[in-house]
Amino acid sequence: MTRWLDADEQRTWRNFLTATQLVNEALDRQLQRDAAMPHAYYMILVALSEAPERRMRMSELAARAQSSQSRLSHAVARLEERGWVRRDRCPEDRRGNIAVLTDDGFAAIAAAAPGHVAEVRRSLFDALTPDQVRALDEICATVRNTLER
Amino acid sequence: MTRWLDADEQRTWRNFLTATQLVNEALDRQLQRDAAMPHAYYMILVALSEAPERRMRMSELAARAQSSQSRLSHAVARLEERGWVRRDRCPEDRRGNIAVLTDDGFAAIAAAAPGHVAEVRRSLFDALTPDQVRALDEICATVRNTLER
DNA sequence: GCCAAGTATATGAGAGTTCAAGTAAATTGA
DNA sequence: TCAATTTACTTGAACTCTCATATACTTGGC
Repeated sequence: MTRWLDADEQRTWRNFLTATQLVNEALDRQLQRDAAMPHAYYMILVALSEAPERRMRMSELAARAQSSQSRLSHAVARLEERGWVRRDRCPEDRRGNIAVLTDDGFAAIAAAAPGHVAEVRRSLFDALTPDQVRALDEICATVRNTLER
Repeated sequence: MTRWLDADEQRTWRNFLTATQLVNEALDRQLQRDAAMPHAYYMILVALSEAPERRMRMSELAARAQSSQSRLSHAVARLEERGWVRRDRCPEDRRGNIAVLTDDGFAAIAAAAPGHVAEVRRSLFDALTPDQVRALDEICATVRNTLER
């Protein structure tokens, strides 16, 4: 009953796996080397830096940074140890926690951002034509729509 | 001096990160749930199952399964504990090890494959048009060419 | 007002990954 | 021929992630 992948699909699938893994590895290596953080932490810091007053509820932060709640909890605990994030109790819902980006934390992403963007360009955008970038955007948006939530 | 991402590039980049992460999470969840193995192990077993006599040098296996050598060593150690893989010493180069897929190991991927393929279709191919699949293939091939080796 | 059910988050254990270092064998080249 | 280098692989420690469970608070009926 299984509809196996035909030769074209196999090739596409393996190209997809390899390419996305290469991009992710390149990102992680660059960030780890130059900024001593994994990409997941970078995404958390970026999400916080874009929030009003650089503060956000944990659950919303998890959604924006594409992290599970548990992963976020652990990550924020580590970021707190580094002094990059602080946790405030939420006044209107006392179960809640609010993650706040500290000045040191802001300095950390500000320092990391240029190298990261350069790596994003190097590993993805530079090789593609404008048409390919547009196509990729639509493909990814489609995949998001089918898998999200 | 940094060339920041413009709004379109930002959107594409975030769609890319989200979409690829969603696909990877879906794969991992399905395999973990139905076959009790992470995707990385699945790729190792598939690579072995396609090799002549289902055996391959560790370093070649690492390349085919897109794994670092260290990761492969650890993974094969675990797969050996499950009785899915065996390690033979390599006669013509005594530094070398040859990973061999056991019958149990072959049975394990044979059992896992249909569910995995279904998930691959569900999370990637089903949502895309044939043109999009072709475009994705080329994009990924291009990325591989720029990042590989 | 009270209790059951739901929500927000944390925590701990187990498993996989990475990085650096270690071992052993092959190759180079003087 | 033998020391120096390189190659193949393993190992251990540190770290991150996942999954299941625990804790604390809130909310919706009755």
